[in-house]
Amino acid sequence: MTDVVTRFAPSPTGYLHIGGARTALFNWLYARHCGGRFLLRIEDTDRARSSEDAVRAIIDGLDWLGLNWDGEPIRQITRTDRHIEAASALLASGHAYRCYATPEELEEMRTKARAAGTRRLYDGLWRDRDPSEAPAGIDPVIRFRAPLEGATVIDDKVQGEVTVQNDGLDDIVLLRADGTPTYMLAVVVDDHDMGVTHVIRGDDHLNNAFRQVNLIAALGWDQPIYAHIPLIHGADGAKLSKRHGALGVEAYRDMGYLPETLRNYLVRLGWSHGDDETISTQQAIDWFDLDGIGRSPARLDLAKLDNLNGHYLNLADDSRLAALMAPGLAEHLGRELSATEEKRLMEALPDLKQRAKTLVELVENSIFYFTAGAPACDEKAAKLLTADAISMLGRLRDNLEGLQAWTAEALEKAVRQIAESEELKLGKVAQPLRAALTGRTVSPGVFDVMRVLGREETLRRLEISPPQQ
RNA sequence: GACCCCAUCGUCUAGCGGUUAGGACACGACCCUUUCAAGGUCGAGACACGGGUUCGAUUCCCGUUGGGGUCACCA
Repeated sequence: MTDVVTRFAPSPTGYLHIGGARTALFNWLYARHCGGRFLLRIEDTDRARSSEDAVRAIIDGLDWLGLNWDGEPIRQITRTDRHIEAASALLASGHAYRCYATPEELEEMRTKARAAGTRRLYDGLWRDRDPSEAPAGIDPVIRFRAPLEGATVIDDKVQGEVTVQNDGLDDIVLLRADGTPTYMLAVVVDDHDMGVTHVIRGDDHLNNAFRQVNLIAALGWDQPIYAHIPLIHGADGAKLSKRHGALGVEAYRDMGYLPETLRNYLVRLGWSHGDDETISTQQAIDWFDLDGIGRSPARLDLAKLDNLNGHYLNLADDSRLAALMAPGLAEHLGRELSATEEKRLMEALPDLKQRAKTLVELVENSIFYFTAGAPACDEKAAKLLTADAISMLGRLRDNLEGLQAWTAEALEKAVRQIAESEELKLGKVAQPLRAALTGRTVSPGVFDVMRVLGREETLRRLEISPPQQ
């Protein structure tokens, strides 16, 4: 398929949340899959609710996720004249009319309609009235003259054929009383002018699509292909809220997730390619299609996100991880890493990264490499350092001091010798050793820890004075 | 309330009339093992319910129930 144009059209009223990120991802993947274009449009026609901070947050979020758009982002607000022009054309062709109804009148219509069970909320008060009846001093809105009879059908790529009776479609407002365009008009005009061929968006817009389709027909334009994707739900199945993780993508970044993790996780949420689970971005581009999108809403599962992140952390390049860890390390240590420490980190990373689920965890697990001398023991580790253990470690230290080659193999041999001569199981030596070296009961293999720490630092950490009392 | 959408293990899902209903995460056990991970083996775990259609329904149709979305001069 050629000439595919998709778009992501967020309204800048907040950060780029996880649901929006997935919508953007699907649009991006489809465009890239088809060799088409992926456009970004900022829907800022509601000037009171829009903010530049939000625009920034959305763009940063997309950047971080690696979802690059083609061309410059379009600001909807800059296209107002064009929207008004379209509304005027509709007015001229008789597809739209001026409505002078007051808010009170509209409210009355609605309550009446709801009580009567009528589907149409606007009763057509000004639909066919003569303009001469227009009250003075009231600025009218421009309403679309929606079809009263028949049905509107959308052949949605995800939802299938969806039909709605036209008597349930209201005469939507195109231009507000102050002359500014509404979202309903703006999307239709902008999607057309931008040459959008595929509208992939949340299914909360499905109901809007029927109104838009009629508007498009009145304008004499071609309909885009629609794909309304189910919304993401929270772990309890309810609508996604902040509590559930409807956080900005930057929150996921701060929690230590990698962008490739999010891409993989999000594409698998509601889309599948057989039994494939770990899907690289390139594979996602190769495989993505609208047919693979499921029709039922999916719930967010952080445990699976953790698992995937562990996978991508393990795959990640060490120097990249080191750079990503730098701010966190600096925060923990209150200083930057020295050149030797950086080297040490690079040596430790292969051992470290296979046991972490997030970057945050990775940082926490690596701190002990950079403390001055032996790190403070946590409770469990302290228990291992009994008087017996400490004197044993002293003897081990003496042996280590004379060691020729400081390699993991040689170190293991030395430790095993001590265990043997003291008639201890290896664990009885290794665990106190780990406690002394790392301050914890959990760490990478002790021999690797010693290797990375180096002779000097290792011996320094083994100079333990027996506990007082 | 009206309209629209949805329904397979706890979760994400495969399935597109005939399968021992498959995989992944999480969970349990075991193996490996100096700890923790990783890895390996095994295990438990699902077609919401009721009618049809059909020789045969997880699969097609209808209804029920449950969940979700939308009903603005917001987007």
